[in-house]
Amino acid sequence: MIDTKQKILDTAERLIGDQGYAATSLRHIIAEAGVNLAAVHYHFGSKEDLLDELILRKAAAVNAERIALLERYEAQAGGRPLSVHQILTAFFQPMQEAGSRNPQFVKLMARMYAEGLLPGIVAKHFHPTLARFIPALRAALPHLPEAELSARLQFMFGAMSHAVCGALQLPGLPGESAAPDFRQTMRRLMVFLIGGLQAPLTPEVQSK
Amino acid sequence: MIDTKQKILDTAERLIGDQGYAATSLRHIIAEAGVNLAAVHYHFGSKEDLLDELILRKAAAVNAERIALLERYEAQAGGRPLSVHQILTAFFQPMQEAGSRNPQFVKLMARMYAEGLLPGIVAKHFHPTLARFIPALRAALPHLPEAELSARLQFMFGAMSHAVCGALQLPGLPGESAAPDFRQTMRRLMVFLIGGLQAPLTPEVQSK
DNA sequence: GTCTATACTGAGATAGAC
DNA sequence: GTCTATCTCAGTATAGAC
Repeated sequence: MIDTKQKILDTAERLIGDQGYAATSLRHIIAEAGVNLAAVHYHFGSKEDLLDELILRKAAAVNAERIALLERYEAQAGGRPLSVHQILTAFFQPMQEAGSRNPQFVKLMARMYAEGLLPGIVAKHFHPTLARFIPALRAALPHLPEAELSARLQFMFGAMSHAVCGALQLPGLPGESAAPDFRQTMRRLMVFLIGGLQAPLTPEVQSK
Repeated sequence: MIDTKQKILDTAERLIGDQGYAATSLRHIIAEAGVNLAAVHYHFGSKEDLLDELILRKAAAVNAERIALLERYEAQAGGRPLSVHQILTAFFQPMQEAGSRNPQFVKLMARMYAEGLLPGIVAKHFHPTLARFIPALRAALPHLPEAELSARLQFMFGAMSHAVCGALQLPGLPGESAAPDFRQTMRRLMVFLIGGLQAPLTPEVQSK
């Protein structure tokens, strides 16, 4: 039955979202889905490939929206470089909306981040999207040498994935228990990133 | 022999640094170290506890240096709040020096990050240090509400761990192949973080 | 107190019957 | 397409030698 594949995907999404990838055994998934162990390998090949399809069916829509939004901004700008704010908005807003509509998506991504699987996933599913955004950022930050831009993008992705996905419990500070408002976090992240990406090439002490 | 414990630690550090924690089986470690499997559990209890001791013997010195440097700055300042630049220097410099002296340390941390094990390790070994740094940052950024400070620290740790540890290959940009100079990356990270931490509460478009 | 030998449980993967 | 049976390898636990 075609049902089998779908049942595996749905069950895997739920269980991995709840417990993580490593902690969720195929045997647990197939027991809940009511299918046979070998069916997983027949339909997906391996546990890793199952995860891959899981991510793919969630990420494809978000990435399409990102590109669409970026291109809308670019059309509006008519050849002039976009602002960093616009570029980040095009990148974050679709994810934010997907997260609001379907919390399972963010939950799954958070798990992937927590288990260090995001780098590989990013490489597989987000590379085309990134390839579209990087030139836009380069144009928005023309004074930055390539190596500097590259480094700042690395910092940005670090801050981003950590913000979206992993929450470190900090001593003496209100943790996630207080207000884990996703939209608010995204707003704060954008402010932080704009400050960091637009920072002058040498450190500057706050004056205001 | 007391050698046994040491041999396990040294071999584990090398192998885990090279291949990662999950990919390095205890059986592989004990084969290279020439000891018995059960000796690992006798000396450490479990694979996870072995990792814990590995991190501890590396991180303790770095954290002590961080605190010492921070307190030296504070003594110099004589009650006045430190600058963000000073605080970040106190935090990064010891790590940077440790990384230059002993690349294995950074390598191991990178592996921990890549496998999503850093959050737990941070909680165990870095919490006391963080508890010392956070009030300093609060004093340096008094205009930030607590929730905002908390969020920015999360972003900072994300950018930091990603910069130190994980390197994402970005399309159309010089990757790590070009110039993976650790010191340079740290310098760039500090500039980025100072910009982000000191960002005004509402986004501001670059003017210069 | 240290270490060895061995067994136990659960994981992902695979071959082959139906 | 699906399922049974089996394989290999992981981390862990224990009994007992020295």
